[in-house]
Amino acid sequence: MVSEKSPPLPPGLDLLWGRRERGQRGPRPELSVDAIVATATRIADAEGLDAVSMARVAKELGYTTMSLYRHLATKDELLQMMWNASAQGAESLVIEGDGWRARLRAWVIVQRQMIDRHPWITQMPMAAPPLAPNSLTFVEKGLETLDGTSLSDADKLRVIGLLSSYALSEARMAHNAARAAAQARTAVAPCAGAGADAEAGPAGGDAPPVWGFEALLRELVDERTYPRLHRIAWAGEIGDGPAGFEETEEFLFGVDRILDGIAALIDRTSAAGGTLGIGSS
Amino acid sequence: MVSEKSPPLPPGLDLLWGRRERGQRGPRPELSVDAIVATATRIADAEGLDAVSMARVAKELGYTTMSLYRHLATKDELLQMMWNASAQGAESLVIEGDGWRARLRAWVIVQRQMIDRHPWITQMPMAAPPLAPNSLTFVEKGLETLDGTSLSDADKLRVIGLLSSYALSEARMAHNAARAAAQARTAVAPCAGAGADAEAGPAGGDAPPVWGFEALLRELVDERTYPRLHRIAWAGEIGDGPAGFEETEEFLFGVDRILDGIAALIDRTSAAGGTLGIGSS
DNA sequence: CATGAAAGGTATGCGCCATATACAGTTGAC
DNA sequence: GTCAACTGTATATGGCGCATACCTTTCATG
Repeated sequence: MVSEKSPPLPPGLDLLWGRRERGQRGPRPELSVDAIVATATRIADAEGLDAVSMARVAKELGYTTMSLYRHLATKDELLQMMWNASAQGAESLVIEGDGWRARLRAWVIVQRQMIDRHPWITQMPMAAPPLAPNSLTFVEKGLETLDGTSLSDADKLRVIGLLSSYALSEARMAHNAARAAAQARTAVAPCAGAGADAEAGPAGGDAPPVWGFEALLRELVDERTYPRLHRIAWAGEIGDGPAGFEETEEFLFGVDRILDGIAALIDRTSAAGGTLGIGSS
Repeated sequence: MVSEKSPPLPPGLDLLWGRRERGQRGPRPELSVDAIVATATRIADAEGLDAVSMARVAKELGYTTMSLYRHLATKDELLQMMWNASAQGAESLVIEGDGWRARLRAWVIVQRQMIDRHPWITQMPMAAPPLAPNSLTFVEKGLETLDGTSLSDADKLRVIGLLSSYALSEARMAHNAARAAAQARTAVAPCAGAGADAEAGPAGGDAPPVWGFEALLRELVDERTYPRLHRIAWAGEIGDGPAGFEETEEFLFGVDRILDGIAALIDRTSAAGGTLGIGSS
């Protein structure tokens, strides 16, 4: 009644939400957005996001570079579609647990696992909040874990956003460290096997010793200007960077701290009548 | 005594820490790393990090592109130097307050303000934890705010990292939104003032209505699949995206939640003897 | 004091990138 | 049947980071 037609959506969102109108004339398309996105995702999984170029994706598909532009307006649209596709299956996700805390904790752990399955997500430009269907489905699931709490809707959304950005930045740090370690390892032996040169060992004397976080701190930080960091560096309490096993403990540490904070907020709002909003100090 | 000479540092760190040895032969350098970094920073402040290219920086300085490579090994080194320079002045920072909570809160707010002064920081690749001198100075100041608490050194470091990554991701979201809004505004009127065309108003009928977050949610989210988001979208409780004034409130909301969580941790560790580490559920 | 190595700045070029444009073949609506 | 719309292709443009090969200036060393 009021208006059947909406103003044009921001670029990319129409595609993301299946609102891009495609004519029916012309040859049947051989390529499809889904195929392009799948190929790009495969490349990114194997070699990182930097390996995803329009030319590379097209070549893997057996088409020319420009053919992709019949289905995607820009590379950014491809990235948005990849990001959305990485969250596929969110709608069938079931999160159970006793109480909001267990559910919310499970939810953020699932989120972290989804990122870890596609580490290139942490390399995404991310020029906007993720308004993709699957991303919003995941947000909806997060809100669901807070059903029955005394939080206002706005606070629920803030809580979800807080945990999401934490999961993303922790995953980014972890995968950066993993990539740096892998790179340092292969820098000495680039790719043995295909070369004609049968020389096995590294060339000469000292191999670069693959600096760890703690070792670097000890090397760089002097006691006078960084007394606390110096003490930490030489105490040996922290492992050599968040790599592998202990990383999940670091992650859960932060999660539980944040959950504690949310619990405090819930206690406060349920003690009072409604939303208190910002309670400082 | 043991060994005066250390193995070579990872690329970039030697420069960052003033350990790059420069010979004395050859002409007096006209360029300097500081000048290059300053120019690059000026460009990034004005036009964003994407505008910073080696060619562009060199041109602004009145030199050729390749001249920069006499002072920096790669563009990544330039970015690392910019990042470090953006935290200059951290050593003279004094954070006062009654109790760890007030001090830590002030510290994270200062961090946020430093990021806001150079929004391009949020566009940085960040392939490694920031092991730059000024960054570590800032971390040291953060640790200082926790002096006297019962936290272990490792937990203090975790707390600082948690707040840092929160400040960074909130700033990233805010500046992404600001950039998107600015872009949508100038998309209609690219740059009035210098053009010969005195036509003031936009060309024809409907200008793109600059979608806000809430408006987009209302457009995209249907009640059946996103019941909670739908309710939130139509309740009008959330403003149209984190833009401007209310954004700092959003930021402080998260800060106070995290501080609540840290307070709970401190209460627990001071009640018990020492570090409890990971307390789950 | 001569000389040669080291260093600063320049000129040119390579390979890769995203993408604009022009074109040829295919299809459906009229 | 014809024309407009549509798909994939070929070619080209401007930008990027950076390797390489210069020439010139400077200083340590003979």
